[in-house]
Amino acid sequence: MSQLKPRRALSEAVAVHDQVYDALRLALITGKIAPGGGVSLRSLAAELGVSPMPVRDAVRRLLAERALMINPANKRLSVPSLTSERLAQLQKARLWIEPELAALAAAKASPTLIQTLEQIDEALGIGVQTGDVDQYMASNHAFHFTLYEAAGADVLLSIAGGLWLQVGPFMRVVFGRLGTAGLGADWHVEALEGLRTGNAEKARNAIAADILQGMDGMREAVLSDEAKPALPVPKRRTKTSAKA
Amino acid sequence: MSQLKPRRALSEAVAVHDQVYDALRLALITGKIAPGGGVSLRSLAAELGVSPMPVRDAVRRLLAERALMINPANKRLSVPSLTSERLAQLQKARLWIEPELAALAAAKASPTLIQTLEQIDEALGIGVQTGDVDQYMASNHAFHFTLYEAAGADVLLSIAGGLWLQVGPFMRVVFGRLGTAGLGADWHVEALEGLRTGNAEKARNAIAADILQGMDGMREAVLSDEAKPALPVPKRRTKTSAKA
DNA sequence: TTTGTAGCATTGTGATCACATAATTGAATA
DNA sequence: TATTCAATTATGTGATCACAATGCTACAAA
Repeated sequence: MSQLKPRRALSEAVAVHDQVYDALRLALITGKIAPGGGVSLRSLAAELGVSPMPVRDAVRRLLAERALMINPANKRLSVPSLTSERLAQLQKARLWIEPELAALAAAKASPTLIQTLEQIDEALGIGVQTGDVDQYMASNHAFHFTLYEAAGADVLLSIAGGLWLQVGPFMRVVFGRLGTAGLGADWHVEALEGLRTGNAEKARNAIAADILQGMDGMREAVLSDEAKPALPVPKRRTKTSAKA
Repeated sequence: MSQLKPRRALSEAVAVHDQVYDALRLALITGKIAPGGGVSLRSLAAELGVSPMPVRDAVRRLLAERALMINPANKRLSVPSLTSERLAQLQKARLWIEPELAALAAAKASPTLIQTLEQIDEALGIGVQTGDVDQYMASNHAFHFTLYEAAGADVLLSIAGGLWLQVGPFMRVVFGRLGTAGLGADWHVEALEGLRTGNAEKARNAIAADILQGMDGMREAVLSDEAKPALPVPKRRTKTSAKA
């Protein structure tokens, strides 16, 4: 009845640096860590309540994924800024790889997958109606990546994951201005229709339209940001900034 | 006349973990570290004559780039195996992003760039004629990436870099079988022609053909490898393996 | 008030150690 | 000869310290 030891959990133990990675990833895409701002290993470690070591591991990974960058002169860490140039490149990459993944997934979509996606999209709709940005973003991510995972193409999937990580901060800019209002047409239902009928091209086009729609919103937000660049500059901390 | 101090060199100091990264990257694409085989932080550190710490940093980066993988049960490091499935995904990704970069570069190609590429391609030809695989691979890499860098699209460029890192081990398989013989048509001159005439589409198609040609060779090599899978299994080291 | 400078805090990097766990070895047993 | 089991080795992870370099603060001189 009673297991001698929780032996099973040992192999399933989640490494701290992975938890830190997830936390930083979330902080980046939700804008908790501001684009253009600086971070440091020790400050992050203190904030997360861990030692600098696992933070260092997580940061290395984010560096490789271009979710963080390093000043070559300073050697100090910072969050990449949001420029329309970067956004254009990300859009171009997303517009190729994600519709491709959607088409691959549509070709092998199971009823279970479709049902799961329907549930996710329903939760997404609730998030939109209630104005819950976090729920919307989480559901949106879940919808896209449970779909993409079904493609069974891990090499492509990891590229898509890297792109979303870089796009994340842009998303926050949009919702900071618009909330969940004005999201436009719901291309997810169109994609689902493609899955149900085994129409890979329909799924591909729906996802492409979905991406394009989202990126358009981001572009507007970024452009209006670039117009008036000199409003932040608030940080002039007094010396004691840590506690509380 | 005499500079007071070599002050300039201080900021230019290359971090050890970057050197380790380059060394491992080279070892991976030249096949010095065999695909499917295992590695470890301490053994790599000993072999490179550094402490395990910078190796750890470099490995984190390679892990994120999928040039290395980690056994989730074991938590041990290994080099991803060469499967035709993986190769197909890499081909698909390369066939989109690299012609795109070539087209972008062609649109803004300078005479200096073209001249540099011509020199690189000349060195490449010498490598082919003399059967110098290393020179060929180095020149080939240089040709593609000096071209891609000219596109001025760093987000896309880093994706291409990651793809090459994953494709590298496949390349070695090809040359292990064929040498530099039977490389087929030289699409580089076709691409150069596109640059000279400002014909972006010509450059795009030439690079696409170049990639396709190379990947075809790899596919054949991998398929013949997968046919007879049970020949390695040599490692059964005696206990003293370190001391040269 | 402005400028220069010395002192201090913070940063990334690298080294070394401790720990839990997995693989390997080697001997004892059937 | 084949098998089982205990002991040793090897491995990834995390913590802590040292160090060189940079940024910041505050004080002093004009």
